[in-house]
Amino acid sequence: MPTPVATSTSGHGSAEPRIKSEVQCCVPSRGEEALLAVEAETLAARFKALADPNRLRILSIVSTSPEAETCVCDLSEPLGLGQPTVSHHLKILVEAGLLNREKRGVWAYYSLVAGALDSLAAALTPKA
Amino acid sequence: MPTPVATSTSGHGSAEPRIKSEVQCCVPSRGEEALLAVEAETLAARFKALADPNRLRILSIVSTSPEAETCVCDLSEPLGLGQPTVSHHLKILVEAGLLNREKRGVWAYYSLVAGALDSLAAALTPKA
DNA sequence: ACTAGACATCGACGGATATCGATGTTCCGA
DNA sequence: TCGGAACATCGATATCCGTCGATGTCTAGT
Repeated sequence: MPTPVATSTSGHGSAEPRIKSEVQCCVPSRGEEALLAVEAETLAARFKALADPNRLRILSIVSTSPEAETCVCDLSEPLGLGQPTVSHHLKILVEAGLLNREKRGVWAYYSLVAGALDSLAAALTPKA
Repeated sequence: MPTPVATSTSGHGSAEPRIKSEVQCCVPSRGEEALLAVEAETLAARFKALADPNRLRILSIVSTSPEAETCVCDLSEPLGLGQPTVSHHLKILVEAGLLNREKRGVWAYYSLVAGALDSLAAALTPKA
């Protein structure tokens, strides 16, 4: 049940703004039909994980890697970032529910969470 | 031509990590096939516009309003934000190419840019 | 046991950002 | 012509975020 940015229902009147002060200028927009504050908070948290170029490149590299999984050492060099920074970004992506983390021996392998990006994309297309 | 997070092509060998130091541990991932740094930068800039709960609610309110357009005064109250803050968020959304701004008289009407959110959603679903 | 390597965590620092109050600008009505 | 309303912009501030070096933890060989 993906939550679109725009919920569908709407019912109104008064398209043109009023002038007087005791009446709202345009459409009052009771606000209950639209995105709740809590929903917006969680959605924004997930988009925040995507709001960094290096994290987008991490997702890209992980998804294009042959086994669809990547370890930290593969990311540090192409991104031009230090290992602690890469680990930091990976942690954010895991906590956002976008990446899986699997420790095998000394290496940590990261892979895309199936359907996670699609769920976010669905939240952007209310007409879905 | 939406740019998916993950570009499709890939060709590799050596799925298992090597041990020696002069060889990369896992998959070298030349990095040219994946998301370029510049592409990632512009994509991240647009996601950054979505990475705020109040901006998501603005998009929701605008899209659910009867004429699919809203003026600032309609947003200030339901969001619980001051007018300068709302104007600030609207400016960010306009600069991200997500909202149109049309000044009619004293009021400024904002509406969704057609296809903008869909283009962003498409960037998240490489299989499209 | 000891060493070495891969990764996570910590502390710090500089830059970005969300928010506000105050002020400027533009348009409309009286 | 003047006052007011809607909105943008400015300046300030508190917080958040990305990055790094240093350090801790765990595993695999030797």
